[in-house]
Amino acid sequence: MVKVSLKDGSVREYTKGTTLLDIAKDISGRLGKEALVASVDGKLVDLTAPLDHDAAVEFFTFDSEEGRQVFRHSTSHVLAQAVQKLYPGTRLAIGPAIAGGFYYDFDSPETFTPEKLAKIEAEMENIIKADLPFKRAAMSRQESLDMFQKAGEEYKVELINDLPEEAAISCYSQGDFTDLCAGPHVPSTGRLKALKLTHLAGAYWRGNEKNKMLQRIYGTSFPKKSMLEEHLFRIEEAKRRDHRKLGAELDLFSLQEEGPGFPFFHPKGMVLRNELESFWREEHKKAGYHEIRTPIILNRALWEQSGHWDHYRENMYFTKIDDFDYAVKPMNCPGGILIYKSSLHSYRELPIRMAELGLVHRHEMSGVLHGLMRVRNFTQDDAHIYMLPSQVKEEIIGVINLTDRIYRIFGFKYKVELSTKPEKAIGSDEIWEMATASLEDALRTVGMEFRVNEGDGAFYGPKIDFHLEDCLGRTWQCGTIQLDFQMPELFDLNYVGEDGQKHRPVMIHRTIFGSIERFIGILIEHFAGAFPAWLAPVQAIVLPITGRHLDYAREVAARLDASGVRVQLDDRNEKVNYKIREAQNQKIPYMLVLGDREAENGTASVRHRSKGDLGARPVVDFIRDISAEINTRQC
RNA sequence: GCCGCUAUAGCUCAGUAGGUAGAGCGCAUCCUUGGUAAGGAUGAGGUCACCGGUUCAAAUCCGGUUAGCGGCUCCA
Repeated sequence: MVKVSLKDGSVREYTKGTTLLDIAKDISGRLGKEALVASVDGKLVDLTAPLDHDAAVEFFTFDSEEGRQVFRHSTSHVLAQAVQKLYPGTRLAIGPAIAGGFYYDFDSPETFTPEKLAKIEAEMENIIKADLPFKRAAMSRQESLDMFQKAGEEYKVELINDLPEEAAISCYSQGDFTDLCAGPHVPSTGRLKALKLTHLAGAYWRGNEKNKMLQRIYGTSFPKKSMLEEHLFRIEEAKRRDHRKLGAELDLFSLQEEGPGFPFFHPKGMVLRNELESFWREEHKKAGYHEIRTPIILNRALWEQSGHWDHYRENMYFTKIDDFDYAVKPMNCPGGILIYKSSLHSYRELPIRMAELGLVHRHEMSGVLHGLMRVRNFTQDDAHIYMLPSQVKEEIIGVINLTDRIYRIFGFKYKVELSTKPEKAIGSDEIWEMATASLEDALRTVGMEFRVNEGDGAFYGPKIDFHLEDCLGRTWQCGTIQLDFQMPELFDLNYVGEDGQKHRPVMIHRTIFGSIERFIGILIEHFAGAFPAWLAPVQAIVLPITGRHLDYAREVAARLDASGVRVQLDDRNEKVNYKIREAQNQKIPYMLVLGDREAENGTASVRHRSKGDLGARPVVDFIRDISAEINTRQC
């Protein structure tokens, strides 16, 4: 007999050699059905494995990360089997589970197309219906090499050769298909109820662009059809909210062939942008920042001094002026530093907080451009804080609080990460420790939860990153706070201390929106284009029912306009229904329907884009309420 | 940059045995004066992304360029 201790603390006894699957079934019929994989003393193993010693056992269903990973990984094997059956001669690379699904990379004479995906999917369904068991076979290095060499699976051979000497090598088979794999897998293909191949992409063997480009097929799978449908619905919803589509529909911005990656902001997009910027200015002024603006083009010597000429060159744009080399700025800091250096500073002045909405240009590879999310020029809501070492903690707390205040207005939840010293870093361990400790100390002081990202800091200093979570649960890295030890040295920054001597100030580099352009993209998707009134390009639209009501409509529109409300008048010769439909599609927060009754009483019938008809109200009341909504920046 | 796919009217898209272009929406004009998500009629609008080739003839076939889309890599 073997003793099995379970997660809940209970201990059960089984005959030696009982499989984990049988144990799961014994615990409960439901667990027997839902368990996908188990861990024995913390190590993940197949459910089909027999248990031959006393152990701590845990079962994982699709509800756990472990269960999902195994489930998707098994699905990727089924994908590989289907592809090799339909397209003989296809060689296999790798096929892991990823967040939300799985993929498999193939090297095939066949070019896969979306139509072929449907065929492959059908073949996968057959394999699942056949309910083939996944069988594990441990083998020696030589055995496995012989086998894959014979099968012409060069990628697998390469993988085996790269495995460490002591590695245990195993293969998994289902039906007549065998793949090199450490496992574990679900017991049989029948577990993989609902699947969908979602898209195709090229991918380099081992992610290295010097290697051969393979064809990657992405897919996802779930134990229930309904779960798959919900997942696909979320993807559809994300597509429906795509900022590129909404940006065009709402006439906010465009991208033109004449300037790939250089977005054009239309009048409505500019309203949104200006609102964001004035909110930003307001908050920064309150937080004691001074706004500056530095030039877009600066000479070569500056970029040599800052290190960009050596380290960031491939991302920069260059030009010549009167035979001298200049660069278009990819970052704002060197310019900002010149302002700091333009005068002598006393310790009494510190901290100095200088903020800049700085337009930077970075050369991105053509293939990565994506709407407003990845562009070649964007506006950083940058700021640099120069301070005494003793002020670091307090300043960081100030930035954290400011960031929190700004994100909160949009209703964003966010997560914080602290990134520590990377392998390649400059500066002594001592300075790093002190700096990292002050970031951590600041986070703890404000009671902020955070995750530590070991070794992910910038080479010049540790950093705190803010990851926004939008309404679809996607995260976006926006804000960042970085301690920078390099620039003050490179630029020989000083302040005069109490002792009358020169000292080196400490510098923080930080953003909150990150990139205004990208933040706008995130907002578009987060709100699905239905911006809160304070951000909406048009806040209210006046809809006269007939031509007879035009005069009254003009008067109402003028009153709103005079009160600072962004109002539009739809004076076209159309029916109200038609006008409402269009206003609704433009996601205008308030519609004011005006007819005989309203003209007579000095009222407006208010319709809200999501709350519907709110009934007739005196125009003054409406102006008062919408103004309050706008001024308090309600979401 | 690389791999794959795509490019027809402002937008969404039709247009296969190569024979000089079509719909709906939008726009303009007219009719209709209509109370909470599409009233009707008429009309304008395209050197079919660009360059080159094959052909008597190219939106359609071939090559190249550019841009977009999905990824790889990187990052705000």
